[in-house]
Amino acid sequence: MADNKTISQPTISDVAALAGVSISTVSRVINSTVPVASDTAQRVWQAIEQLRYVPRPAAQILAGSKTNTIGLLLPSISGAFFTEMLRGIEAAVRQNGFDLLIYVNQDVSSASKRYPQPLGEHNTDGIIIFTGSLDDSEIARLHQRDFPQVLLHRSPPAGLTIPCVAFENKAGARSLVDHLIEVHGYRRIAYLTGPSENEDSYWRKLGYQASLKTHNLPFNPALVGYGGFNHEEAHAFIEKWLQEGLQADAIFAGNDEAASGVMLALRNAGKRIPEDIAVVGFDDASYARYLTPPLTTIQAPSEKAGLLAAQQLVNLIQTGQAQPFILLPTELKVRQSCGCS
Amino acid sequence: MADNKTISQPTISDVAALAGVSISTVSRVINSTVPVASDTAQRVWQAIEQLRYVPRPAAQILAGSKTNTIGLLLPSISGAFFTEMLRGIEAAVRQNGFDLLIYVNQDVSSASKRYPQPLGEHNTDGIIIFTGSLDDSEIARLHQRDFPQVLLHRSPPAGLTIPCVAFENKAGARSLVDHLIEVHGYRRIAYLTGPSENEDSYWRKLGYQASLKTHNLPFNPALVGYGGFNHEEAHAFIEKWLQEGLQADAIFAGNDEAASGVMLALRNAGKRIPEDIAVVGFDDASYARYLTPPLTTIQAPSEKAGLLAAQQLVNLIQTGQAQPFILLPTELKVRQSCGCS
DNA sequence: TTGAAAGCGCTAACAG
DNA sequence: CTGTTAGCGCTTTCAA
Repeated sequence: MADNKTISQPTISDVAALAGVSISTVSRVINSTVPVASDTAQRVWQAIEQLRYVPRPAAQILAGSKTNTIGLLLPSISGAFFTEMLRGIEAAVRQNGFDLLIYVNQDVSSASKRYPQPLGEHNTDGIIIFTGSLDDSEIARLHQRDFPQVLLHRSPPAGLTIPCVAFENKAGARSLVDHLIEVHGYRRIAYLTGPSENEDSYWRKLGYQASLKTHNLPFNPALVGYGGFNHEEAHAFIEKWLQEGLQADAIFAGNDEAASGVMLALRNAGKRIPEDIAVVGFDDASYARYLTPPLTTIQAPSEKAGLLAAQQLVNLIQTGQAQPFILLPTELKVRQSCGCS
Repeated sequence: MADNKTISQPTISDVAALAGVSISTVSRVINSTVPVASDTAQRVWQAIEQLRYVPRPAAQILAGSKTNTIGLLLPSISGAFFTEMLRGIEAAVRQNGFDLLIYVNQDVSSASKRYPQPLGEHNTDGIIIFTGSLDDSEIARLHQRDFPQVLLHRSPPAGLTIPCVAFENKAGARSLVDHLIEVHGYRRIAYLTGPSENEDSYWRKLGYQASLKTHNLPFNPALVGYGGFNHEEAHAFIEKWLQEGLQADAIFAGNDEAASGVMLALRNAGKRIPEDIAVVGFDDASYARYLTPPLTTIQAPSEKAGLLAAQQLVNLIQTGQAQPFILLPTELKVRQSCGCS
């Protein structure tokens, strides 16, 4: 009779039957929502373990209305910082008892028109939106519906207050360029931007300009190039720049990946680093210290950024409150590619 | 009356009402399980879009019994290959219409006793198990219950047939060491292992030994050290080895991360690479070509491994069939750290 | 402190 | 081709 039950997983009724209580009681001891007599609870736990009973999330969600899941929206799975960031997010999400659902929005511009949205009220309690993975209109729509969201490495659409976490890009870039100018006396310092929609790149450039200004150095647009925040594009750009006769004392590559491409292009062209030209990056990727010469860069706490973003989202979900803005401090890592020894 | 409905998301009933059909009809046009008159379908789609209706996964899962979710079990979020691998997995999972749930099993040995298991029949249709994230007994238990699983970079517990995908570690390592011996004439070649439970390390060592044997070179246990498959441990080990007076023509570091640590330790000790001693790695991490000298290594297709593992799992879930074993070819990447120019 | 019962939103027979 | 209806497994009033 109950034979076909054998195949499927035990349900709350099986536990209730075995423990000799009602299913509501089982539910209560599992969720500890309401006090239950300790000996009753005992029996229930025993039944649960004996049956190896595991509540079905789907049923809990349907009956409850919370999904206990946090969504992470990404433009792609790539970058030297990615592993660290995800580690931070996963840890915080898990620690708070949530599950993590990841979605890669291949084509952002068309994505906002897409329907249905892959991550939303139907399958998550809130989402972390990494820069470049969702456009302003969708973010605004979610905000309007009061759907919990936290922005990672981007600021909210104009006029909206949405919690976001980012690095102190400007201050970091500034201290880096300060070092180049003050310690090494470089005057012609080039900057390589990342993708135009990348806010990190924007703020780093501002820091670069601020440092120049502080030291009464002119801002020369001809010294601003495109490195794309990756090896290949940075490499290609520097090759071209060199052919065009670039004259510079130092190159601030925008990030470490670009820096490695820059260094290779420079070396291929017979330039010595840092004697002929210095190179610095941003991020402090794991391999930065293994480049030759070891890369002077700005250490950016990616894991912590991920951790805090997730934590903020949990706060937002559970209390409706979160810090509107978290700016994580960065630190100058002086190695040898700047000219230090 | 229906005002409080306004707050919550539309349900299938709302769509049915607006389109003037029953909920089953709506379900049918959504899932296209049964033919529906095209004009009826038309009206339903219109209602769906007008309401911006999105089916609740929880309800679908509960009623249907498939979760449409694939689980990924990891020992940690780290490693140079991780980003690529995840990219492959995510792509395949998504392409097949599944969601991806990630769980990091912090402490494997105690994890199998943990209860409930974080990923299982209750929340996924099948799981990808990365080496080191679940022990044999749990794998055997899942297998016994016919729960779909695919192993990544590890083989099944003895006697069980469970689909797995891995690199041709042995052949790759062998061709690498062949190159060292045949092209460069090295005779004293050291090998650095990874964690003892890491199968990649095991097979690479076998390839190393096979090459030695083929060339009538003795296998010298004193030339086998521990590099842990990471920068730090490899660096520390080489420092110690050097102090102990290690004599070697070349070091096969086990993987690229370890290789970077080895190179740094060697350089700090005043050794020239490859003149005094050659260094080779395995994986072809993104930064391998940016090391100095550029690292000769074995290219391992991590993204493809992830992709195929996910694909196999989907096959297993949908058809009950999958290839029992997939070994991905690797390729020798000759750069300069081996002595080539 | 406990049980009974009404849904949560959807799928899948079963009738028509 | 379409509507009715019975659950899926759980949470949560409402009574007792």
